[in-house]
Amino acid sequence: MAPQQPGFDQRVWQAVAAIPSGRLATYGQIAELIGAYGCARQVGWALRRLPLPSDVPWHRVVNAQGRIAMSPSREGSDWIQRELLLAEGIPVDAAGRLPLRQFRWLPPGR
DNA sequence: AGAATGACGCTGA
DNA sequence: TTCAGCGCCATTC
Repeated sequence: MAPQQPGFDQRVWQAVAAIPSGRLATYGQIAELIGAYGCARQVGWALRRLPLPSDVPWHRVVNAQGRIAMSPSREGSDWIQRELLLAEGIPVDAAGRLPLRQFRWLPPGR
């Protein structure tokens, strides 16, 4: 896995790292933040390739539906995300839903 | 090179 | 509000 382009994954991680504790952001938000509007899916890949444990608060990134993106490919890391969010004071429903409208992080410049 | 996949987003029913 | 379909683009086979 050559480093190909400096940037995309790293940019995503950097943007995610900018999310303050106790706040939430959507994939589309991160994509737009790094200048890749419409590439919300690629943000997902960047986080999927993210080695754990990591310094990146990837658990603060959820989908626009206000739910944790659960997938069989994650081997349960999605549930870890729920635990981490609960630890930050964000109430997460058993179905993975959370009050995104209330904890939505407003990126700088917007 | 072409087709299938996916940690998404939006609109419509 | 919940479910289904279509569009988006990079990665993978």
